[in-house]
Amino acid sequence: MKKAARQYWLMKSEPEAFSIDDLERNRQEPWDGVRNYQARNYMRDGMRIGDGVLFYHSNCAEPGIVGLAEVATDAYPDPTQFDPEALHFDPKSSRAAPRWALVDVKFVRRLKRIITLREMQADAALADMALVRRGNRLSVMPVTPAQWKHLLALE
DNA sequence: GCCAACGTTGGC
DNA sequence: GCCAACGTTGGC
Repeated sequence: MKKAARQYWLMKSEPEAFSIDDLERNRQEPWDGVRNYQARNYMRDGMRIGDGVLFYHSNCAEPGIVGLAEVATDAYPDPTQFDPEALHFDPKSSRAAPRWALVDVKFVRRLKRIITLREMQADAALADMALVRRGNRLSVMPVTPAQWKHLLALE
């Protein structure tokens, strides 16, 4: 059976909540708390083990891509949706019909420098990325092989 | 099915 | 901290 081509993604996290330092320390973590259907669909339906992930720091002093990670598991229900104590508890979800899915992500490496949102916005080769479109709030998005290559060449 | 109100995201 | 942009909710 032919192996599916590796795909690429960008995933946002607020470093105050979960940073590249946290992932480096813990090596692998469930990407929990996503409560947006489009982002969920990318994780649940699009991601495959081994896919490349750009780890992006949002809502901070210097927003940008700070490291590389990899999809480490298939999608499974986000346990925090069932926990009434959890920040992202969803009373409308149930174990019989879970609404939110996630994958585990594992640390690959830090970038040598932050590739900032500012420079990505100014880069014509990245104009099609959802990330740089105004008002974009999607926290999990696909990255084309060309964009991936271009971004890593900036490092 | 429309759409106003609301809560959240996230750059600045 | 501000606020524009967006997604979701719920009344009708």
